[in-house]
Amino acid sequence: MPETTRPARKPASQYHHGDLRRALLQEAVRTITEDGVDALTLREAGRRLGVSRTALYRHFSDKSTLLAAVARDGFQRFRDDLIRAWSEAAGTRRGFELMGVAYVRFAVANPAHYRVMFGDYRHLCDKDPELKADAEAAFRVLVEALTSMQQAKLVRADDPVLQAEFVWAVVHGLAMFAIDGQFGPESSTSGELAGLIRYALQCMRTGIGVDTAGAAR
Amino acid sequence: MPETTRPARKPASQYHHGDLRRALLQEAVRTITEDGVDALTLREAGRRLGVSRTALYRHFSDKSTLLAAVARDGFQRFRDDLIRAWSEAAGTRRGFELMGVAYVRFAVANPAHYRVMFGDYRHLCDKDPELKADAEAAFRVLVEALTSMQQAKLVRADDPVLQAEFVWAVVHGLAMFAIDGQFGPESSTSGELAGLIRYALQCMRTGIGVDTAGAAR
DNA sequence: CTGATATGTAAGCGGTGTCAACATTTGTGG
DNA sequence: CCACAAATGTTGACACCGCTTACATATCAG
Repeated sequence: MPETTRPARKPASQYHHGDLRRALLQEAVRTITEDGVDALTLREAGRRLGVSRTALYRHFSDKSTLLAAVARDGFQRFRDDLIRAWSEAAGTRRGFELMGVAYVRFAVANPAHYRVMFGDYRHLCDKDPELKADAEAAFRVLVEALTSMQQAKLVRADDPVLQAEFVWAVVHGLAMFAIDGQFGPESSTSGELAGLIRYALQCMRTGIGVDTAGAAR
Repeated sequence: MPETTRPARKPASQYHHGDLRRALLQEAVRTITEDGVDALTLREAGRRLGVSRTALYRHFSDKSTLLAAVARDGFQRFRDDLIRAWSEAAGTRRGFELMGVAYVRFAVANPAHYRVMFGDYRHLCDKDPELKADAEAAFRVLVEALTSMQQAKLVRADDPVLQAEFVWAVVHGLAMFAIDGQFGPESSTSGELAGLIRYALQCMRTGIGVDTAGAAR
């Protein structure tokens, strides 16, 4: 049954790999996830795929172009995760908070991948213009969630993009804390992290000022 | 007259550089600031300082150790900037907002340096344990400012560390936006950035929820 | 069937981080 | 004052890397 009408059976003359581009991207993601971005080497990647060290230049013009593809892959998965969490309870405050948690969870589960995505975004965008589109698609999930929250009168009716940028800043900062437990005595324990997330989500809603009435909660 | 009694005139037998460690760190900061972290090369650094390519191993055990030193340098300047801004109007909301602006301004003025500081913090900490102390010292400026704001009843009396982590997340996220104008139509124009900062500072104070009364200002 | 094109290979260039062995200078105890 | 150890700088070499150029092979269209 592997023999369809298509003449392309892989194992035979493996001069042509079949779908090297996909395999290469996948291998890069794997390496980065397991050993960090510094461990990613074009030669080694080719080696692991049993292909010559320059084969990859037929699919990616450059090492950073490959990294840009990795970033695109990341933004796509990222977007999926956000959508999944939001649609668990779309339009509600709970759905919104689930999305925030999903955001941080993605960063914690794929720290190196997350760093590639946000590490030198600008430079990578030059290498693959479609990266910008993927990144904005992920961001748009947040904007649309906020728009729907505004309609439900759950958040202020400000410019949704501006509002989304603020929210993004908060969860991105949380993600950074989570990734490398920066500052704070011991914010690495997942319990403390959950507490920080809860507190931050509350602050996001009610602010930290005292003159805004309502002691929150 | 270049011949003093002291046998150590620099231009002469420049076998010993005098203060190579400092010069090396300075050169590294310069290169990173001007051409980014990828442009930093041990060999080239030595070349520019007129010293041989392995001399630096007498002062830094490793390239990442040098980078850790760069990060420490960054956190020290960073802390100075924050303190300067805060003390412009210490204890007031204006001082607090000045500090927020100073935070973003630092990141914009030294994007590559900022990225080294927060890029792979955890890994760099392993290379130089004192880095952690420098980073926490910078963070403490924020904590103390918030404590003083709490005493002045300008912000809620929550756990200052938790509160500081939230605030840090916001400004760090803004800094990221500023550095690589991520998402958003055209948030690169400094006018838009200033608007975003203003909006985010307001949100930080009053939140984005509608049930917190006071439509804020 | 036959070219044209896509894909993979081989060899090599210049560059890099790091180590080991050697050279020079500086500082210190006798 | 001097020998000698420690600190500092140099030279050479190794393995590895990204990338280019020239060449080989497979796939596909006419």
